[in-house]
Order: sequence, then C-alpha cells, then structure tokens
Amino acid sequence: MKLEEHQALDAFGALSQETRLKMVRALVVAGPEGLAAGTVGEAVGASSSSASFHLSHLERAGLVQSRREARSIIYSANYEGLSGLVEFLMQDCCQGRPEVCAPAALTAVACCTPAKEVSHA
Amino acid sequence: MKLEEHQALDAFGALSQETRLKMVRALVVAGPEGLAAGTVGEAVGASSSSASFHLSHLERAGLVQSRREARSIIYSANYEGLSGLVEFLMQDCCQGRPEVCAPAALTAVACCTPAKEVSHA
DNA sequence: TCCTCATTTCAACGACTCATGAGATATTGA
DNA sequence: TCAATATCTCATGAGTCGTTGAAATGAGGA
Repeated sequence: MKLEEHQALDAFGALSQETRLKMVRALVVAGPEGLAAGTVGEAVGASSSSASFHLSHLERAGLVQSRREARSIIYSANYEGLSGLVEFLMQDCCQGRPEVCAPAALTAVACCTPAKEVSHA
Repeated sequence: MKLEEHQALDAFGALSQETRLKMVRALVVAGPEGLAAGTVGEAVGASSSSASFHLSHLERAGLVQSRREARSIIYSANYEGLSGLVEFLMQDCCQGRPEVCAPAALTAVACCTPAKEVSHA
C-alpha cells in the first residue's frame, strides 16, 4: 500500500504518543485475532474512554482496524498500513541515498528470514 | 543505531508535521553536503523564524544535524537517525509477524539494489 | 569599527491535544 | 422488557504546538 503524504503525516502523528505506540505494539503482538478494546486499554494502562479515544485515532490513521464481536469491539493491527508507513519512510529517504535503506534492509532480512513470497505493489 | 522508545516517539512527532516532513525530504535529497537554513526554509515555504523553529525540532529529534559554514548554518539529514527509526518500526512490528517487514524488505532491496556492504550494529 | 547578511530567540496569540468523568449507545441474556 | 456489560461520545480544562513579527546574536567585509 503506497501512502499519500497526508496519510503518512497522520500515521506519524498517531505513533508519536506513548499510549498509542504501546497499543500498536500490543496489537501487533496479538496478531490478526486482535484484542478487545478493554483488553488493549488494560494492557497499556488507559481508562476506557482514553482507550477508546486513542484506538479511534489509530483507526483513523489506518494503523489498526476494528470489528464487532458480541459485546466487544475487537481491534487488530493493520499490517498493510504499518508496512505502508515503513515503505513511505524508506522510499522517501532512499531517493538516491541508500544509507537509510541498507541497514533497514538488513534488519528486515534478519527478522523475516523465513523468506515469504510477497507480490510487491 | 538502536532507538529507545522515547527517541522513537520524538522522531515520529517530528515527522508528523507537514513543514518538517518536507524539510527532511529536501535534506535527504540534498545529501551529506546539506542546505543552508534559509534555503531549506525557502524550499518548504516557511518564514525564517518558522524554519529555525522546525529545524531545531528536527535536530533535537536526531533526524538532522547542523554545522556552521561562514555566515550560514548548514543542515543535513542524519541518515543514522532515519535508518534507526525505520529499524525501530520494523523490529517493533516484526515481533513474530513478518507481514510488515516482508514488503518493506522488498522495497529496500528494490531501491538500494547496488548492494552496499554495511556492517549491521 | 560599522554595516550587512543569516539565523536564532522571544513573547503573544490562537489552535489543537489529551485526560477525566458523566452520560449515551449497543449487545446479550434472563 | 429489564439489567448487566462493553464501548463510545461529549464537555471541560490544562497543557502543548505552530505562527507571527520584533529584537538579539554571530560572522564576514569595507
């Protein structure tokens, strides 16, 4: 997913807040099944209304997504949005200068070693 | 360079503002020689005091660096800081989930193809 | 030294962000 | 329908952010 500049700005803004960064982390770790809003709030030490506020913020920014499941709203990481942000950062920064991407590429290879075939948009 | 959480928060905050994101872009394109503060300001359409404000912000966040050269202050991209941020994002997001890193890795490979030997910290 | 250029610093103002707590809404089960 | 649970919405207030223009600082040249 290629991000527009304003989407990247929103995403950076969303990640620039401690509670929200922790929420994203918790949701990435939780995987596609995700976590109920209340569980995310507990995990990061936020009140229910604060959790709701930050989760909506993250959803607007395209970093998480939600679905209703019985009484709960389940939030999960939006991997497309997250990888789109990484790509935005690298493409933006790579323009003629591989100094940024090269170390990042090594990190990517190191942590995603089980080479998975992915079609590149 | 491995970023602490608070450093990543600062960096995301710095990039979540249109003027500053454009400044980083301009400086990355400009390369290691960098650009004078006034030139950066012109490039992004900011007044001199606004440019100074945002450039200091970026420098505090570790995304750019400055040096004096005659009458001008020359700003340049801090490639270490930028790649550190990409790595933070990927390591944070990769925890057990390569969905984020895999597409990003392809981007990195695609744009940094002239394989450069880099020692990985 | 005096003048000019380049940049930073400062104060003031409006706009936005975040936490809080009360109340509203939606879903389920009895 | 009523009660309980889970979440969201809203208003308030404190604090932070970004812009502006004026004044201060620092470097180089006459």
